[in-house]
Amino acid sequence: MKKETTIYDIARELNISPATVSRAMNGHPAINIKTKERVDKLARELGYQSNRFASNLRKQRSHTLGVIVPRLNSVVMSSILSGMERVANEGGYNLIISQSLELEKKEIENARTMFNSRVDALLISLAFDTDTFDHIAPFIKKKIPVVFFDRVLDHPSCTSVVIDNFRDGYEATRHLIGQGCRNLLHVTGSLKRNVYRDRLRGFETALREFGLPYTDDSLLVTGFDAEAPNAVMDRIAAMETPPDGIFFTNDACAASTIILMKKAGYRVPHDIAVVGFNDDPISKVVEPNLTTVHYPAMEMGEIAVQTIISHLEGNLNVNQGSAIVLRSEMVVRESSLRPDKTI
Amino acid sequence: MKKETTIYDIARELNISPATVSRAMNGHPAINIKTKERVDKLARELGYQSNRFASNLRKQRSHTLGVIVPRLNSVVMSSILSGMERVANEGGYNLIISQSLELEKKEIENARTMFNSRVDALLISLAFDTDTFDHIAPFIKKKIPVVFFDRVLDHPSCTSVVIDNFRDGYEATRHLIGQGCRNLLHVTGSLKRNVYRDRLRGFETALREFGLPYTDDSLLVTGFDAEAPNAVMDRIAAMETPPDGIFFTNDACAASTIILMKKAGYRVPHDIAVVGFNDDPISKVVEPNLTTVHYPAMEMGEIAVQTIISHLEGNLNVNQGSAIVLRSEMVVRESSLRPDKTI
DNA sequence: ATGAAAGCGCTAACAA
DNA sequence: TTGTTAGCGCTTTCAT
Repeated sequence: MKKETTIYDIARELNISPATVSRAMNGHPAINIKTKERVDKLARELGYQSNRFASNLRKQRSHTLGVIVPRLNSVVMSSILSGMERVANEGGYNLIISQSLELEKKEIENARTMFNSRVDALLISLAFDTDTFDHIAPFIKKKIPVVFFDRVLDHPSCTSVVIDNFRDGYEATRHLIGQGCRNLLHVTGSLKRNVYRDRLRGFETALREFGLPYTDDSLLVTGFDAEAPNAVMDRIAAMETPPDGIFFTNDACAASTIILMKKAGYRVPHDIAVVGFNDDPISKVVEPNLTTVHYPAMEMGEIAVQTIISHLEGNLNVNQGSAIVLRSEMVVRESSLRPDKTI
Repeated sequence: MKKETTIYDIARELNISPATVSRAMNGHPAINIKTKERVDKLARELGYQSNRFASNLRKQRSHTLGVIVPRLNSVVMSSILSGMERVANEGGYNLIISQSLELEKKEIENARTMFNSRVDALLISLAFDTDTFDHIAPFIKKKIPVVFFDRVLDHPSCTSVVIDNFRDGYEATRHLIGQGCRNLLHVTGSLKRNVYRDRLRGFETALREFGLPYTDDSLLVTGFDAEAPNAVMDRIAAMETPPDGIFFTNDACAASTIILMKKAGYRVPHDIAVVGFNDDPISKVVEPNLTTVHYPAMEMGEIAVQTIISHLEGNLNVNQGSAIVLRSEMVVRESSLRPDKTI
């Protein structure tokens, strides 16, 4: 492998100092335009390639953002990542992405790697079973900005980007109640996570408000894996009277379950009305089309990275500890509409 | 921000040389086990964190793999990435991921960034409209291994990981013909890309083999965007006689189009049989369930990274220029089954 | 088994 | 506007 071209080579060739070359390359204001042109030209000719390690080492910055997500391959997460990548790329930042696979253990490992990779900032959405904050603490201590998104943790020195999960849970439930449902089931994920906990709170609040019972039968916590729809069917079968409405916090699971319910002879929405969450493309394909809550995923990724970059560049510093709440909205489709049963 | 702990701090404290500390940290064979223990212990106490930039600068390696994909948020791509991340992470490599958004221009930019970031290897799946190889050439020239996956380019010094697109296209078409279809439509993506070109070749080959006509009406090239299903409907309407079978190379598009076809009064599969591609979860939700080709996405990501890592570590060097062909398989569901029409 | 010393390529403070 | 100089923190000969 032949030697790389460095700024020294360029400097020598041009009879100027490496410092000048460096300045020329980086658009330093106090540089002769003539000099800059000569440098740029020669650099191009020599196929010069800036060495980031040297630059990072010197500047103590990596221009890299670390992202930890539960899984890469979910509709919401991959859209969030897509938004993040776009904005990061535009801002001249690289993205190092890793997934926890919903395991706290892996999340901790990943956080350590990010820390050692000296990311300029950390963006993280928590795994199902994460309990501790210890893996985040080192970042805080070292003043590396941390932004939580989607599955967040309330911490005074971290910004978070979320939707109003409580409100959405409440609205979804009220919508079902408005359609005449009186025996509701809520199918959701780990209650350790705000997204599920808050939606459940919304669910409960709506039930209470309308004087409907909230019993052991009303809640089913799942991992949203391939088995989840079967678990829902089992629950339905086990209930004293089958539910007349189900609020899922995941469209894919809702859609698969609708298929099973129909096979089992339940009419949707007539016997069982269904509301999902996320506005996954699948919601427009399942029959009946799924009522759901639109999740502004791409936007969430964009905002999260924008925030962190502004912070890093010292502009518009969103106060530490504040939350950015994105607009989410119910999309009513056929799976929940029971005009005949509405009071 | 207080100063970082370096190997010098540890060396001073222990009255040994930085070189020894470095060796201890990196499991150098010729190091006293006692010394190593003392170093490790102090390092832990001091919260020592190795500086990758310095190490990379010195070693001229980044332990980072660059990945360029058309889009992050597609079912197939996000699964491929998920597989890649898992294996990379296990192997101690970071992943820098960027998306071309199907634009050659952005792909070129991204490649340059990867190059400057000094990734140890490049993994890439090409954008719809990429024509040139120029952005890849620098990697080859500098002997940075390049692996193409999914949307590949035939190049003597790059490995590629693919499925047998020709065969799958052929099988899918033959399946439709076997179901009595005689007037087929093929809906696909940019023919600049092997995946679509090869599937089309399979389509044509099957038609020819059974003496069926391949006309201008037989092919519709789309961008698989939100408008694609409408374009398909327009084409159906414009055809002299509507097709009795459609082979889509994308499940999401196939599913959405099925919805529209049903609305327009076509019975699927009776009037129009449909085959998709990818085995997207949506294929099990649309009614009738979609016949498709299972795409081993996660596996593809895993293999691609495994290959590159083995190469980097000098083991099992898959010959340059060779192709790894993964097993893909048709999954027959209801959208294509017309027992009454089978000959 | 350990140490001394040089240098990876870049940037920034200071000087001119 | 440019140059001088001194590291950033690590690894790796070459000695010992």
